[in-house]
Amino acid sequence: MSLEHSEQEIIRREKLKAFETQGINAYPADEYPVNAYSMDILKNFETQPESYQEVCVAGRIMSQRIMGAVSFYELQDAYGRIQVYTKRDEICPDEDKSLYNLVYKKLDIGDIIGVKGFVFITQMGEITIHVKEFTLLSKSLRPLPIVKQTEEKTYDAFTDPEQRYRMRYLDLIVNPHVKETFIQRTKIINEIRNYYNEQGYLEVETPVLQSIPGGAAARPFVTHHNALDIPLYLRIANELYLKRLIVGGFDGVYEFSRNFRNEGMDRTHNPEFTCMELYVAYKDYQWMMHSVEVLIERISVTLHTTTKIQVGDAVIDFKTPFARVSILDAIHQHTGFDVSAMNENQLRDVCNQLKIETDESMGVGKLIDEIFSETCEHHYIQPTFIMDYPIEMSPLCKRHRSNPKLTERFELMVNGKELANAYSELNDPIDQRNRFEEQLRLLEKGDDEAMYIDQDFLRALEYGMPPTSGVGIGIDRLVMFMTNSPSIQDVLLFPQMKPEKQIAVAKDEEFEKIGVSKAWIPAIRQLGIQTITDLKATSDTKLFNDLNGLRKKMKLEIDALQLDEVKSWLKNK
RNA sequence: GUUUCAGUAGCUCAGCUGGUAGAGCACAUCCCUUUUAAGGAUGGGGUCCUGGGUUCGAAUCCCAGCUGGAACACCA
Repeated sequence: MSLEHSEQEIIRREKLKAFETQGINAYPADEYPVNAYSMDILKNFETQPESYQEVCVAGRIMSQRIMGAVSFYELQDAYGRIQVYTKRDEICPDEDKSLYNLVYKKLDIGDIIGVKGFVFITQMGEITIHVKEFTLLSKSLRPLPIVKQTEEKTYDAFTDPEQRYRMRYLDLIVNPHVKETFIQRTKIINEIRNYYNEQGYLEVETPVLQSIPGGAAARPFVTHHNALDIPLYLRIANELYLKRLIVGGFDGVYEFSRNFRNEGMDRTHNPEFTCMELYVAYKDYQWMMHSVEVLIERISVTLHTTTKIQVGDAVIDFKTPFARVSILDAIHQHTGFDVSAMNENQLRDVCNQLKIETDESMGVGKLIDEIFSETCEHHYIQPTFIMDYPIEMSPLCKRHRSNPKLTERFELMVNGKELANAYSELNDPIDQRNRFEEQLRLLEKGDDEAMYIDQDFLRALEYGMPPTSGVGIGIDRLVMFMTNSPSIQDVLLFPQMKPEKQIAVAKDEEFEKIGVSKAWIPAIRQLGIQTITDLKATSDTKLFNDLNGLRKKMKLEIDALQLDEVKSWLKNK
């Protein structure tokens, strides 16, 4: 009897033992000479059957239909599923039918096998591998969630989000669309890489561990470097490092940056996420807008062969050019207020009229941002560049060429969400120092998102950075749009989850080892004490009282415990 | 963090006006030589998330906790 295994698991372990006694290694080391894949066979068999007379395919058994001396299994390999047909008397030509009866028929859903044979079409019209020989490649000890489907319907889909995310391997096995999403994710990243490489930009790697978490406004994760005895931060952005490289003379650099932000989690936020950042010398944000829209359109066409894609209830058209609207125009358009010339008090008044909550720490920039996100953001379903943000909101962005209160910045909004953020980068070191100092003042005012000052970055700017435009594209969100995934967890292979609680249970022998008599073990478990550690953490008198109390209550036929006995259990480590 | 919903067999779920835990798939044994969400027969399988409370009696009602989802908040 086993506490930790279900009936089905026990049966599978017994099968494993039975295979061993029959001389079958359930986990062989040998290379298996796969020479064909399910999708390839299904696609090409009818036009070139001669190529599939000796195939060797490996995969996981996903369904079994055993009909006496004949059986049909479905094998799933990396590209799909294919049916295999096995006839007892072919794999067991002699009197001894045990290879079929005691091995092949005993295989389970989830086992990984290899088959050699030829491809044919059944009476039902299904392309199938006729098995001449099979090899067990890996025995599965846990039952797989069984998902069955016809063309139009799926039965008993494995849907519990917690289990899907915690056990992504299972999700990938039984939910084929999940695999497709992650294939598309990689295609998107490859497409971006191709696009930039074609233009001669250099993919680089910059520090993830930073001593000053700069380049964005967010709370960082802190860690500690023992040898240097300093705190280090997981990067919240890589922007300042890429700009240093532009100072260093690269013309264009980009990085797919895994960023870490110690903030809330929800449908669109994960503590670690991927942002692609690109910096190109001698360009401005107008150029960058064009570059971004061309890229996004290209990704859509590569993935879907069209610029129009379904995202939730909306159809989004990524056909260039995308709409462009300044943030102040957007606010004017959606609220009727012209906030372009307003000071802090006037903006607060507008917020009150619009029933937007404000607090003391908010400056002009933040107030405008607040008005925009409350009243405008959700209107931009189709891709739209929102441009020319107020200067207070953008401490790393160059002042607007025609209005010193604004910056040359744009955000790309899609489906009411920000997808990209770009600047004509601030390269005036004196202005940059002032802006950082302004951030410092905000910090003192209580704005905990204000940026830290990176002195080395300022020094780099003082050596001179060419006019540069930079962009950050949220890769996870882009993938969400492109794959119509409603949650960021659907586009991250292993989204962050609270760790599972391990319910440790000590074996009876472990209790006996420290001197607990067998009769008392069930009573101890009854008290909710399942490990030696738990037991040792309980005071001797409490244990003594509880156990004797239990003895009385449950009328246990054991001699009453002596306190000394309890003490002896807890004595040594 | 707040609100709200959910947690029952390996999976999907029913049971929730308190009274002996159920179905389908999966699993086991048997029948079946081209089947297909195969079929037929029989059978096994449960810490009803955990801990308290109310009650003669709790999967069911109440409280607390754990985990997850959704919305909001925070945050790009």
